[in-house]
Amino acid sequence: MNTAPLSAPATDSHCCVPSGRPALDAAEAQRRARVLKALSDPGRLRLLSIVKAADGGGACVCDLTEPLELGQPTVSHHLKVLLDAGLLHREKRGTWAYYSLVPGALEAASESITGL
Amino acid sequence: MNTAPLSAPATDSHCCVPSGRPALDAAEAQRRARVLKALSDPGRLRLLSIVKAADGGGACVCDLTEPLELGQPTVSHHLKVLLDAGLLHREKRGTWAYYSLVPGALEAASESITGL
DNA sequence: CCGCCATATCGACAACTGTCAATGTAGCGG
DNA sequence: CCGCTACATTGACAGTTGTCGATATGGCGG
Repeated sequence: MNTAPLSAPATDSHCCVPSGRPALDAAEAQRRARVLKALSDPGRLRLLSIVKAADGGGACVCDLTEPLELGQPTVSHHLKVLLDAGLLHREKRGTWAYYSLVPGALEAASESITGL
Repeated sequence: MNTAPLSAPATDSHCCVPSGRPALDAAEAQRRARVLKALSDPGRLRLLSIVKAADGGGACVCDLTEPLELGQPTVSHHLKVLLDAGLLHREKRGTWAYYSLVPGALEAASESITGL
């Protein structure tokens, strides 16, 4: 598979710049994309927004299910996605699970865009 | 639609905070998610990176196909996604198509995360 | 005018994602 | 001990997404 039918190095005189460095490493791109993918859902953005607003003690799932108009399993799923992306922290207290923002995580994600 | 299912003020005594405002509007969340979804692919991140580096005249597709190890139709597709998201600008010059960053677009996307 | 080159578009297909209903698990109250 | 409440997990299913090969379009050179 290849894509580069042109292995010829010299004869290459196609269009514009001769191209330079790899710019953004493939592995680094994948790492950043994974976090951004977690942020690319309306429901999850709203979850983060609510959790951020409720910071100080965290928010439990029952506070998150209603305003989103989504079923409880769905909210639980989204929270897991955000958890796996390193954006949220979970703390189980008794019967309830409290979610809170991981400090600096949103800023890091934001910089992964501006720092392209 | 509704967003405010809680007209009942008193009977509610479930767990933690009584919840407050809608935090992030559903429509606004969807708008932000659409842009972030365009940014949530490794290939597209690398495309933006290369285009950003080559700024000054823009980059043409032939310069973008090789370093990404993706087929030409695939690259064209990704460019269209970024175009539709308002992140890239296209200018056809002769046979070639030159892509460049829309000024401020990346910063706006970044602030849609920090400004939750 | 004919054919090549750079891009875009189309059609297909596998993989992934969001959603829900049903079920499982673990504290708490009677 | 029994059932309830809060949450997680599973399984299924429709819709979306990334990728490619094939084909269309459009400018340039002979």
